[in-house]
Amino acid sequence: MAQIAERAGVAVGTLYNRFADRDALLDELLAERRREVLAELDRALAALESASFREQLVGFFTTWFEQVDERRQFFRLLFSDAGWVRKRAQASTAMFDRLESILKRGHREKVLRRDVDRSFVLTLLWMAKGMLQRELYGLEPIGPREAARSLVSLFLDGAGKEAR
Amino acid sequence: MAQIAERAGVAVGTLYNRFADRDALLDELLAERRREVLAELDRALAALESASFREQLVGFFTTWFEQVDERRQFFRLLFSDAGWVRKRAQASTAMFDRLESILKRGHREKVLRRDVDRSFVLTLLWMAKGMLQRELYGLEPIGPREAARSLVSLFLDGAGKEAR
Amino acid sequence: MAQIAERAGVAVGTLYNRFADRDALLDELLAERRREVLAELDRALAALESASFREQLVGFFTTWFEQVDERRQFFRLLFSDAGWVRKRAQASTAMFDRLESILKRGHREKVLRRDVDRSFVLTLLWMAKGMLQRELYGLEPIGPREAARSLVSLFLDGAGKEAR
Amino acid sequence: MAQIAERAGVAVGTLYNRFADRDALLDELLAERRREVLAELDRALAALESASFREQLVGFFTTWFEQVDERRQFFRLLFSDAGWVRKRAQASTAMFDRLESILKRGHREKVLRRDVDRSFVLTLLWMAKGMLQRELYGLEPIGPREAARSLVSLFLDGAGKEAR
DNA sequence: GATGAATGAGGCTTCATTCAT
DNA sequence: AATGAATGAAGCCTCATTCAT
Repeated sequence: MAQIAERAGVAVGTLYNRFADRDALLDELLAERRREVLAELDRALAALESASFREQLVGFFTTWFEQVDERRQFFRLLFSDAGWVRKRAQASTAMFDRLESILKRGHREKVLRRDVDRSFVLTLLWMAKGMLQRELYGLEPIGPREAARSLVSLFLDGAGKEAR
Repeated sequence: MAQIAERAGVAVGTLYNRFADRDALLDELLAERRREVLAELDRALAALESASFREQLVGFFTTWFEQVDERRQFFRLLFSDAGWVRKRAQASTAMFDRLESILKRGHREKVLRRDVDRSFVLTLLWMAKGMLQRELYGLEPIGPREAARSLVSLFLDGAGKEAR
Repeated sequence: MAQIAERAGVAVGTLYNRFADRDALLDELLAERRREVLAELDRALAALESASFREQLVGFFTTWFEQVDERRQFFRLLFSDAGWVRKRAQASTAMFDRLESILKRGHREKVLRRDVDRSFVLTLLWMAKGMLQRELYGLEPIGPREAARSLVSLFLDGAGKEAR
Repeated sequence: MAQIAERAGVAVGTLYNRFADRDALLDELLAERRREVLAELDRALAALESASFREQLVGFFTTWFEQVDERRQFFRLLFSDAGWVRKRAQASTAMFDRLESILKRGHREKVLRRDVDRSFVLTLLWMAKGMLQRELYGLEPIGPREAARSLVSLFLDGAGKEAR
C-alpha cells in the first residue's frame, strides 16, 4: 500500500478514504483497466459489423494485441493465476463471451467445423495468450496485425499440410 | 518455511543448512518436480519412437495431461507468472524443446505446412495450457487422452471447414 | 471524531474550531453532562431542605440512581478509571462535597458516630457505586428508591446484629 | 505490543510465539496476576480458619489491601470498567465468592442482620474498592490493617449512632 | 549437523489532526 | 465560519532468517 500510495503521489491514508482495503483497491484497479480494454474491443467489433467472419476474428485480436502492448503491466498481472488475481479477474469471461459470439457467426457462415464448440473458444483464447509470450521464448516480437493474422490462420486452417 | 519444514519433518534451521534462502529452496523444489515430469515425458517419447508424427504428438500431450492431473499444485504454481515463479520456472524451455523436435519430425514427414516454425511451437504449448483451464470457464473436465486428441486435431486440422 | 461530528451534524473540521483537540472536546462533553446531573441533585437537595438527615440521604441517592438510569453511557464512562477518564472526571469532587455537607448535618443532628469523618464520605460514595453493579454480579436490578433505602440502611445501621 | 516487548526485554515477534494475539497476551497477564493475588488471599483465609468472623473479615481485607499496595498497576487496570478489561477480569467473581463464604460464616455465628444477602457482598466489595481511592480525594493514606479495621467497623456497625 | 525460539523489518489498517477551498 | 479530503504516525501482526544450544 505504501508503494501504491507513493506512486500515486498521495498518502497511505488517502487510499483508505477511497477503498475499503487492499483488496477493494486492487479489485477496482483491475476492473477499471478491464473496462477500458473491453470498451476498445467492443468499439472494434462494432466497426467490423459487416466484415466477414475471418476478418472479424483478425480485427478482434489485432485490437486486443494492441491493447496488450499499451498495457503491459496490467496484462502481466491478469495472466497470472497467482492467488488473488484469480479471484478477481474472474477468468476473463468477458473475452470469452465476445469470442464465443464471433465463433457463432462463423457457424452461421458455415465456415467452421461442425464440432467446434465452447471448448474451442477456450483454446483460441489461450493460443492468443501464447502469442504474447514470444519474447519469453526468445522469439522476435511481431506487430499486432501480423500476430492476429498468424493466430487466426493457425486456428482456422491448422498447421497440417494441404491447408486451404 | 515453517510449513515446509514441518511437512518435510525437519526443523526450520535444517532447511537453511541445505538452501541459501527461501528462493533457493523453491528453485530446487520446482526443479525437482520439473525433472520428474520431463523424465516421464521422455519415457513416453522413447516409447513412441516408431510411431507416426500425429501419434507422437497425441502421446506426448496425453502424458503431459496425466502428469498435470497428478501434480495439480505444482502446475498451478508453474502456470502463474506471478513474480517469483517467472524468475524460476524459466519459461519451461524444456517442454518447448521437446515439442520443437517433434514438430521437426512432422516437417520431415512433410505433414506440416511450410511456414510452421518455432512460433507455432509456442502457440501449441499455450493451446495445451488452455486445455487445462476448462473448469475455470465452466466446461466439464475431460480425460488426458481425449484432451490430447482434441488438441492435436485442432492444431493440425484447424477449426475451419473442409478440414482434412 | 468522525462519529461525533456526524452525530452532531457538523463536519469534523468544525469540531476543531470549537475545541483544541479530542481531549478538550471530551472534557467539555463530560463536564456538561456532569453539570446536568449536579443541577438535578441540587434541585433534589433544595426540596429536602427541611427533611431529616436520613431522609436527605435517601432522597439524594434516589435522585442519583435515577440520573444514572437515564444516563447509563455517561456513567459507564465516568466510573472507569481507564486512563483518560481519570484525568478528566477529576474524581467527582462535586458528589463528594455534597455528600460531605449532608453528613455534616448528620453530625449536627447527632445521629452519626463521633469518628465519622471525610473518609466515610468516600466509602459511602463507593458503596453507592457498588449498588450500580448488581447486574454485573448476577443480582436482579432494583429501583432507585429501594436501592437508596438499602444503601442508607447499611451505611447508617451496619450489617452487624445489635451493633455495638 | 512494542512497549510490552521492550519492557519485557524481548522482540515483538517473541510475544507472538507465546500468545495468539494482543488479547490473549493481556488475558494471560491479568489471569496470572489474579492467580497470585487469590493464592495470597486463600493463604490468609486458611491461617484464619479458627478466628472469629470479624477477625476473618479484617484479616481478609488486610491481605487484600497489602496485595493492592504491592501491585498498584494491576489493580488500577482491574478497577477500570473500560471496555476490554471488563470482558477479561470477569467482575472479580473470585473475590465475590470468598467474601460471600465469609459472610455465610457470619450468619452461622448469628452476628449478621437477618436481611444481609448477596447484594451486601457486592456493597462490601465496593466499600473496599473505595478505601483504595483515598489519595484521589485528598485523604492521607493509611496502612492495610487500619484500612481493613475501619472498613469492617463501618460495614458491621454502621455510621449511625446507637443504631437500630 | 539439527533444533526452534528469538528477531525485527515490513505489511495492512486506523484515526486524530490539518488546511485548502 | 464550515467543510471534508488528505495526511502520516502509530498500532497490530506475519514470517523469512539467525544463532545459541
